[in-house]
Amino acid sequence: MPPKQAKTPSPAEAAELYFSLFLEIGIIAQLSGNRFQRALSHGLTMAQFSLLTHCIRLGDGWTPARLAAAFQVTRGTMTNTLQKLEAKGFIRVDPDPDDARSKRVFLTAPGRAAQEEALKALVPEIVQLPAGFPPTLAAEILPALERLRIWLDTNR
Amino acid sequence: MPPKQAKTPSPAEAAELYFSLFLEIGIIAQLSGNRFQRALSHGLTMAQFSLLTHCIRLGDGWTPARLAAAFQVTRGTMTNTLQKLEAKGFIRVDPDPDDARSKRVFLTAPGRAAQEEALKALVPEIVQLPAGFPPTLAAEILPALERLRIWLDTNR
DNA sequence: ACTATATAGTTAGAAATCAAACTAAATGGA
DNA sequence: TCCATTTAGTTTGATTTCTAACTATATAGT
Repeated sequence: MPPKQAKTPSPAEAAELYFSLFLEIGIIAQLSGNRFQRALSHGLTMAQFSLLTHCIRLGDGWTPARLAAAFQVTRGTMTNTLQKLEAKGFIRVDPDPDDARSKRVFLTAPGRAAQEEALKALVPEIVQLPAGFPPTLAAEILPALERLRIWLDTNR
Repeated sequence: MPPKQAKTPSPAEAAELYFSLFLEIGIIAQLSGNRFQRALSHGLTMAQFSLLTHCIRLGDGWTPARLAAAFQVTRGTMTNTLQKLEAKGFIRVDPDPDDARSKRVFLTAPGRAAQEEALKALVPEIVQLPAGFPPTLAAEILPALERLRIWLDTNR
């Protein structure tokens, strides 16, 4: 790949650029969401699976409000997601001993198992990816996307 | 910026990488969608605005099926979007003279005007961006995102 | 201590989207 | 020509998400 010529675009060019960027990102989100959704087991949605994964990777005991902030959804949406997961028996929601307004979310053993199984079900989807989109490329653009996400998050 | 060390990651690392990538992309899509949605005028949704923009930039006369494919939504969703835009008087949907099953979508003058106004309403959102996320960075990652989108689209 | 404000979570109602079933028209093979 | 298959668009019902209003609890200023 030839080195990028980092010439500063005009404001109009920049606007075009940002629109294209968000359009691509929107479509990728849609396509990847659908794709993974179809592969997931236990009737898990991506939102539900992501929540379980979050709790496994970063530990559980989070409050619904912090989870909502982490995934950038409203608290109402998080209420719904948690109720679905609780109904499936994959999480337990306890009252917070230190704050009567608040709750704490914990994984159950079936919840951990379900996440593992769902993850396995996603492997066939993931292993196809490197053919069309090498992991090195993913690694290259990930920092920029993080930066964009953080900026959008903090300047809301 | 230091040059990237493009060491090939292990399969497990690659999976992590892809998950992070799609999670970031999902959150950015959510955040940017909400942000632009709020700014849009005429009660336009992002889907509706994107469709008008598509027709302005690439010309109109598209069939609903091709539009659905372009935006990666189901034909049912496109039916809904087109009905909303037609109700607002921003598009006209004519029968296709060559294929009685098909239709053709055309912008109206109010539709063009609405898109222009909506675009203007988005400018204040856009001009904030370069402070946190320079356009050169957007330009750098855009080709990779296009590549990913195209791959996801064709290998569905 | 009291009151105003902020925060946690839920709920109700609206909107967008999807999958699947359906109708109508075109296409292609026997 | 005729029938099977494909394609275009719509509709239906379910699901997810949002906004906004609401209750309950905590916090901070006077």
